[in-house]
Amino acid sequence: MTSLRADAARNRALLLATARQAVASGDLSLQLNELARRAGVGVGTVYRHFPTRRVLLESLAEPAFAAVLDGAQTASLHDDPRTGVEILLRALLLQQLADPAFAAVIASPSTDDATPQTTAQRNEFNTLARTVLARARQSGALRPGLTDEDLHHLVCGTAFALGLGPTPAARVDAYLRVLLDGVAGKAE
Amino acid sequence: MTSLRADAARNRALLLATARQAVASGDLSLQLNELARRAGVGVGTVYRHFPTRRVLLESLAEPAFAAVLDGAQTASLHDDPRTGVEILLRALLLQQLADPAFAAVIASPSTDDATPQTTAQRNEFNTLARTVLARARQSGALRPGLTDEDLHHLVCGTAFALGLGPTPAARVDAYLRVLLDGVAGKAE
DNA sequence: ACGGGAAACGGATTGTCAATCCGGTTAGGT
DNA sequence: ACCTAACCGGATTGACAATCCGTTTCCCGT
Repeated sequence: MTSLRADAARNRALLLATARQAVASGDLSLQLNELARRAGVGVGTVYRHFPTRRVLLESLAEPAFAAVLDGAQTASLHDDPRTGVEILLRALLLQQLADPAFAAVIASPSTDDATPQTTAQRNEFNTLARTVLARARQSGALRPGLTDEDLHHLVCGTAFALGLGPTPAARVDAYLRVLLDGVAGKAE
Repeated sequence: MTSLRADAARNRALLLATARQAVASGDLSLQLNELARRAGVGVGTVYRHFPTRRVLLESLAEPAFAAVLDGAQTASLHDDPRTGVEILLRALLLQQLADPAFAAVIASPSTDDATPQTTAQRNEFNTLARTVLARARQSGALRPGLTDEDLHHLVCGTAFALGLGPTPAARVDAYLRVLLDGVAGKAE
């Protein structure tokens, strides 16, 4: 483990903080020039730490991803399979609303220029999700014919749908209900 | 009604055809330079006909929008309200898959730089949809608490979800079923 | 048929942002 | 204090959007 030099670590943290603030204040564009300017740092520094826009996104998304992993863990430990699914999907939905970077990361397939961190998180998530969903299927709480990937896509789609409205947070529960009932299948 | 000059009409059609072909062959970027080059036309010509990327998108989407209007008409004439909803949502979903430009147009709110054509189509669509959905609500075929806008967003979300998979067309029915059951509410 | 003027054309140009590259600077071990 | 590897900054190149204006084309009236 080769650790970062002090100034490098400082700049990296500064850039992440600056980017997060920009995103939080509604600037979704993540222009790299602008980010460097705001952070009071050269463009080169931005590209050294985040060679790809994707790497920046994944770095930003890391905490949100961790939160989802927490949720998935909770979901996998819950007694009722159906409730497990609900916890899992709700966590995914909430974090996507809270963090656009996470939404972007989770909606796109893993690529080879992905951060090791993110790859690890993705793997762990997939494992947990597989468990939760398998249990739900076994207990008949999940419509047959829907793969794990289908579920994944459908949650991302629901997050997208929420984003189309003026106040996403206000409709989370309603849309989540639609999704849950939809994936549960007709027979109640 | 001031009609277009002959060469202008020709170029406009040529540009639309070229753009459609590019999109159909997988190039979703719609770079305006590139479009001009492919059509063998100056950049100025592109901007004269389509002052805004949005105008180009709407022009491309027009036929797909018309197809959806057809579907909505059919839906509004159908006896069973539930079937009406299904026809309406299926039409929306299929056209969004068939035409990314339409998907972009229908997912975004109407703006002031919109084409009159598109504005008209949007209005007509809203009217038809309102009818179909009102009937469905009245007959209890639609979960209460979901507005027309919610439905709109959810279809767009479902189209988005389909787009995440490798072969969207193959999963249309499955995802549509999830959506329909979800918006129908639990009581069958 | 032809001449004039409005309409449309083309591409040079400007501006913005992504992405690279390298001469200068700094950290941190010896 | 010194040395070197790591890091920094910003000039630079390249791609694309968008505008602007001198030139060409159409079309209508004669």
